[in-house]
Amino acid sequence: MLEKKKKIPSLVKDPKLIEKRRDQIVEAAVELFIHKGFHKTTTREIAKASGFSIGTLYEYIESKEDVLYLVCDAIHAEVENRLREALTFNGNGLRILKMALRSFFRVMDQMNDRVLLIYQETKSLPSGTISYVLRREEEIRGIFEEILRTGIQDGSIHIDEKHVQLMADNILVLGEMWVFRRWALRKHYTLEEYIEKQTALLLREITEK
Amino acid sequence: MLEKKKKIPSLVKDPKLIEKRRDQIVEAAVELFIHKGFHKTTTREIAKASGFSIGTLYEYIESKEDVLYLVCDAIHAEVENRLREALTFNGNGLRILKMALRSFFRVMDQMNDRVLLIYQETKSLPSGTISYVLRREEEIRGIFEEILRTGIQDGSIHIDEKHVQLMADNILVLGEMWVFRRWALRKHYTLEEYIEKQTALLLREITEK
Amino acid sequence: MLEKKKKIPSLVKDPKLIEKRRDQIVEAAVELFIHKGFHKTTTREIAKASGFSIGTLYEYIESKEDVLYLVCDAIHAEVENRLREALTFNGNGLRILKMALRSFFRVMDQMNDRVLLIYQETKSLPSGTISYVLRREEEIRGIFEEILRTGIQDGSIHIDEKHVQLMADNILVLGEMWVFRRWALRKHYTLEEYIEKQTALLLREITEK
Amino acid sequence: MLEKKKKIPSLVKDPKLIEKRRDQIVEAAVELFIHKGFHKTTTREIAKASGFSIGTLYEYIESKEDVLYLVCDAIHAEVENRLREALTFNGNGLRILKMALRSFFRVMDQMNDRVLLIYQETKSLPSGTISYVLRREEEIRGIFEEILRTGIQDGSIHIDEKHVQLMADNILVLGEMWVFRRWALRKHYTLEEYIEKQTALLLREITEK
DNA sequence: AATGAATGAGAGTTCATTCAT
DNA sequence: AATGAATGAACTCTCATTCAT
Repeated sequence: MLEKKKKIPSLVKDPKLIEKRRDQIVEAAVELFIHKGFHKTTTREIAKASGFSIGTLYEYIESKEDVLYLVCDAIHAEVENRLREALTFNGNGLRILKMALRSFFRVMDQMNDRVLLIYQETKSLPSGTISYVLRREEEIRGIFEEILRTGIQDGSIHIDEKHVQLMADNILVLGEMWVFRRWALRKHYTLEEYIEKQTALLLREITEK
Repeated sequence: MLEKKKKIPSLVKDPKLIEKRRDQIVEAAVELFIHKGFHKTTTREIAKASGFSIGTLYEYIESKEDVLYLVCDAIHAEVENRLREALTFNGNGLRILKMALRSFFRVMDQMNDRVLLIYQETKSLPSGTISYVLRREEEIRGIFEEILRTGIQDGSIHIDEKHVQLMADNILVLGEMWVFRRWALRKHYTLEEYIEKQTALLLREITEK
Repeated sequence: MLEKKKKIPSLVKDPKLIEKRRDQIVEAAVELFIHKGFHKTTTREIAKASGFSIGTLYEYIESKEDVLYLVCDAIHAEVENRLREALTFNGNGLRILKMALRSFFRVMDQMNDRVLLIYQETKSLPSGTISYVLRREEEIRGIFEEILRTGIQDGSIHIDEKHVQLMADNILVLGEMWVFRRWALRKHYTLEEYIEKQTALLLREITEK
Repeated sequence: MLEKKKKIPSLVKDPKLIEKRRDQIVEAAVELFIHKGFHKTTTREIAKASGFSIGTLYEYIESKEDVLYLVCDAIHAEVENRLREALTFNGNGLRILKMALRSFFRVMDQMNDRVLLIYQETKSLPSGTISYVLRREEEIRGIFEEILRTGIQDGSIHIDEKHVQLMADNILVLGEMWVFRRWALRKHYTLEEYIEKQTALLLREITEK
């Protein structure tokens, strides 16, 4: 089994400091990448927005691409964290799923720009790190698969085991849809209406007799 | 009402030649952009792959970004054309919709890389052309809205008029899902299985009593 | 003794046509060079403004620099022609000189931009043609030298022969001064005031007891 | 009141270093511009002649045109400095004027190529800096105006106040004449002869009864 | 650990000139 | 004699990365 994270070498020894500085880098780079894109953002800009010099930036990363990896990893982590925070495991699987869906769509809404960023710049990730980023996403899908299986076991959800993954994928995609197509969707729906409608669509699939 | 296309100025006068050369450019650039991404592809590579010199390339475009616009426009046009070709208007709305869904998913499958390209490089489009590209997509959604309305009128589809757009959006997104998440989906489904499953999901929504 | 003009080879045989086309070229190029400068004007622009294609342009010249030579030569010729046209050889040398000065300053005023052009782009002339252009200027100085000598002989002008050339040079320079420094001079003098003042200055030198 | 100089932004922070490097740039560029002209000199040549890389060059300027501005500004400054150094304020206005004229003509002679350069490349100056360069020239004219007024007040120079500016302009032009027409003038005069002759011409104007 | 001046390969773009038609 | 599409050398400028301090 592969590592969860790719280790990026640093010239600095103190791990605490590395983490602190990399947090600064990510925070600065996210904003820059969102507004200008990865390629149009310069390392100088990243350093400046991070609050230190270009030389210092390169004490904590090896290349500009490393910054993109740190950024993508951090965004995925945040999505996952926010989602997990919102989960309650009170009630049966169906009930949990409803809450999880609501939470997930809301997180997608709040993190719109960040999620979009990941999809647009994936190709620029340092070779070898793409798999790390994809694994993050499977992690999130795993959350929903788990919930679905909980529901199957407690009898609140009716779905064939072999369709669990597609179901979970559908959930992720409907969440991403709100991210990708918001310019079109927001003309006709508020977030809450969207949540309600898509939840109904998904539940019809899994609660039928 | 806005124009359908943006006119890109050319130093060459013969419109036939312009079209021919731009076709060459698009064909070459699509492959390059898919494999290397827009930013990592150089204008020299585009020229060489197109079969002429860098000077000639710039007789037909004004900037590298213009190539991206031509590429995105051509891909959308191809999606739309392939979809329209596959449409038969025999039978009622529901029947047409089924066939359209099958065709659409197949086109998405065949044009996987190209569709992915559009989503990843949209941000790099020359300012002002993004709206032209988005309009292309609405065109495709319009096809499905039309089919849905046909079905509503002939009684084969039951859906509230105000949800027609969301329905159409869902269709597009499920198509794009096959593009974006194929690496995960193909582990468990063939294209045909995916089509069947997702069609069933969508139809449950619109054919219910 | 050298030729008066440099022969520029042409692919076209008919001398009449060559002259006609080169007149078109010069007329177009003068305006372009004045407004944009020689280097910032493209051969395409020259061809277009001349009323024919870039290919045709190169039937009548061998290089862009040739156009500059044609332009400079034409401007000098025009200065000389206008000056000669205005000359009357009635009266004594002093009288003729006064009229010649007046005419010269007026020509400089009217041809301001063109004269400025020559001075600014001389360095870009094709190597070997600079001498042709300078000779043109000596021609004009020769006119004044001749007038001065006429005056010396008829006794209306008192000046040592060895200062005739400096005197003629001074005249040319005071004319060019109106060209080069008009932005400053025009704040305080009209052309006529300038002519009067500078003529007085020059005459004091040559009419003194 | 406008600033005396245009501030050119630099990526380097240390002002001392900026000044040092820009001095290197100017020194190198002056020679190149004199021999090849501004347009035929490449930025790489400037960098190389300055003793550093093209990247370093662009740490101290924003564009090639900036180099031209720095060059023109430096030349004007040098003219002014050399002239001021040579001025002694012993004696009456007339005496001072004579010395100033001698100094000015000598400076023009020594800086021949440089002064020529300014006149030939003015058109290529970055838009907005021309006024800065012109102001430099007025500064020099101001020196002569001041001397003339000193002479008027102490009674050694007789000239109407309203002709002070034209007089000063004439002085500048006679200086520039030695620059522009030296190829012709040097056939007949040494610098010292020229100074003597032109001084006599000017003084006749202002010392007459 | 932090700085920032220096580097130079490489990018997009221009344009004088050619030559087949 | 006229056309204009094609060429490619050469230009200005950028920016990720290094390294002496």
